[in-house]
Amino acid sequence: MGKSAKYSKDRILNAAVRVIRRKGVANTSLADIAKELGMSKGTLYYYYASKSDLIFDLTERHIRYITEEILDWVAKAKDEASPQEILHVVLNLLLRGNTRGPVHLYLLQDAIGGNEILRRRFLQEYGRWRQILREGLEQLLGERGDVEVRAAVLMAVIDGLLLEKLVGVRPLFLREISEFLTR
Amino acid sequence: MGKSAKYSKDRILNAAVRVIRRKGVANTSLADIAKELGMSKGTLYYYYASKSDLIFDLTERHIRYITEEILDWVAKAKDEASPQEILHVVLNLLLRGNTRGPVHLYLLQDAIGGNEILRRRFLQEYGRWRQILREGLEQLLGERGDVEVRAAVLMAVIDGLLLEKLVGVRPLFLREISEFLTR
Amino acid sequence: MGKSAKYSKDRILNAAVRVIRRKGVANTSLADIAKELGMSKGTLYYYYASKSDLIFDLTERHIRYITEEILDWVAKAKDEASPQEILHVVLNLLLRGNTRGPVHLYLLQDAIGGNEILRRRFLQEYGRWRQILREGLEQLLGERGDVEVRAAVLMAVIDGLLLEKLVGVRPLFLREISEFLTR
Amino acid sequence: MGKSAKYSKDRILNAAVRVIRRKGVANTSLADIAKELGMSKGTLYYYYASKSDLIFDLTERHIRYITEEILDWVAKAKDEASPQEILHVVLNLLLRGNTRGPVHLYLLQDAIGGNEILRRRFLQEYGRWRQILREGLEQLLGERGDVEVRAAVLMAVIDGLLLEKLVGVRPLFLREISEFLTR
DNA sequence: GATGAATGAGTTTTCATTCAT
DNA sequence: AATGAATGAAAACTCATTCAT
Repeated sequence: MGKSAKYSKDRILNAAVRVIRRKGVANTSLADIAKELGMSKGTLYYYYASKSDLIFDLTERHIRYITEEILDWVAKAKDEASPQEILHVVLNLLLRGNTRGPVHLYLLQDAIGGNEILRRRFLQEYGRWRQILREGLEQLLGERGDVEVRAAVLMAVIDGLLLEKLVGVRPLFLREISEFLTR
Repeated sequence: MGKSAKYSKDRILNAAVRVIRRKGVANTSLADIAKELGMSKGTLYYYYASKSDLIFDLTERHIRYITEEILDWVAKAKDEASPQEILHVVLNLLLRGNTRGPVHLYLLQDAIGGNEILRRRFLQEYGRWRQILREGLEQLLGERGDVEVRAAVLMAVIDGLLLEKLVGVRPLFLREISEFLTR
Repeated sequence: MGKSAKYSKDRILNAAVRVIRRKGVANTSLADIAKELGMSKGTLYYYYASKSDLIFDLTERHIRYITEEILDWVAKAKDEASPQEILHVVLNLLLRGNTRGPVHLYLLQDAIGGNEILRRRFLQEYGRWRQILREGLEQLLGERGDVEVRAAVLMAVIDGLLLEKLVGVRPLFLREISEFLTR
Repeated sequence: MGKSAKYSKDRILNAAVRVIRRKGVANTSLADIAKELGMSKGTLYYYYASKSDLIFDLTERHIRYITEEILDWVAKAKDEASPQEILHVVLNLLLRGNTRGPVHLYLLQDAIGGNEILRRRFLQEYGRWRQILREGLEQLLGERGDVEVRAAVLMAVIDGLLLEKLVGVRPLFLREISEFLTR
């Protein structure tokens, strides 16, 4: 049957994620990714016409994951435990996990540092995320006037903690932070 | 007497900041900085033995500024208006101002993406900043049990909003966020 | 029975001509031709062992066409109208028509720019063409001492106008040029 | 004092001409030129930001030469010998000389095969050349009605002979062609 | 016959760094 | 102090060609 293109592209993106997690987008060359795959650079170009294309595809996949994760959380928000508990689980997931977080930031870096297409894509998505978070918080905390503000704070806190985590700052007080944000 | 080395280095760092603000650290070459200065690359190397050295020096200066800014704020926290008002002024300063914020993030990016020396430097500094913020909040809000958590949240929020601002997300609710964090 | 190899090769050459007319030989890749055909590169290689082979075959076919065209003209030269009129028709055909001319030049370019086999082929053919043109002019103008020179001039003018046309120079005075060459 | 940039650029262009004469523009890589110079590729880029830039500069210089050559001829046309003789000298110069002719054609090839900027440049210049040739012929042959046509024919003949010469066709009858065109 | 996948050698380009003057 | 010139290593990218199925 032969490996489908989709399968190969997935393999490539997975390898890319592995390398990028180590070195960041800017310092990752296609040669790096090819080596990680045990594949020639030429083959990479068979699947992706350019590095930007690869990064863009990676971003799309990443955004899809993140959105799903948030939606999952919102779904859970309906029927589970206490608000604090739920938020704590989420933060834990985002910040302790090894895969998503770093990649999220590295892609963001690329977007900020000149990749205009990526930037627009993230900008659009950030709008959606804020909206979803707002709805989640509403279910969690009931309709309060400050739900919108809390959503903005929550989003900023997540991004900030992610950033600080990559710097190496130990994200202390995850539980307490959850409590603070939901009280 | 000639211009002192310190003066020249300052000129270089200022030019570097200007370029980096536009393009980010990763996309800024020494040639860019030299051109911004109207100086030759050779001369740059007379003052800085390598690009890393330059970036490191820039970071040191930047860290000094940031620390001063936070200390200033803490100083003000003693005798001025309401806590919310004070925090609002700070956030405004950090997020609306054009200079510090972006550079802060770009340096952070570099630190995260492989520049180990820088990363350690930031890690160390983030510890100090958190401590200072904690003290500032204490003066502002009185001794409460959750001051340490609030400091962590405040720091994360600042970093997060900075990041989102660079993506282009409009930092809504700055006033409301200040209120939320100080109530 | 399946499509005969000859048919397939013809389809390929036609597609090649279409692409080459747009981009020139040097800038035409096998991938371009394959895409124009809606065929895979692999299949191209089933019919042609190499790009040179394809180009060579294309050249042979092209030379055959050109020779036929010239012979046609010579045949007409016997029984038709005035010499000027006849020449004018020919020039018009060669220069206004879209297909042959550009391809002729592009193949010539390739021959000149390193494709030794092609160069020799063209060299040989140019000799024949000059001979045929000489005979045609003889029939048209009667036996004069300068028929050989006129043939050389005619050939050069055609090549020159073709070249200039591709540059975009509008081939003014086609009628007047015909008159000048036949008077 | 150091070698001036102008001197180095001239050295580079001369080397480029040497290589291009052998292989044509399309088949000449910057590595080829660098090797011909005994210089690193990096240095080439110190003087020319891209291959196109180099080729463009080469074209400008080439156009300047050609224009001067034509002007020279026109100047001579005033006071010298017979028209045939003068034209013969010119054709000889253009076609026997080793440098200009081939380069002219190769640059033209590049212009035709996709380099739009070059094409426009040549288009503009061909207009000027035709005009100058027209004036030269006027001085040579007196004011006749067909001077404009002769200029067009002369230009096409030169381009055509050049092309055919590169193919290897021996440019026979240069003297006779001169006579034919001036009678 | 036909194809998708893979490759490797070569091309253009970038850039931190060195160095003679 | 200052500079222009030079370099080499590595990056992104292209493309003719091969081959298993």
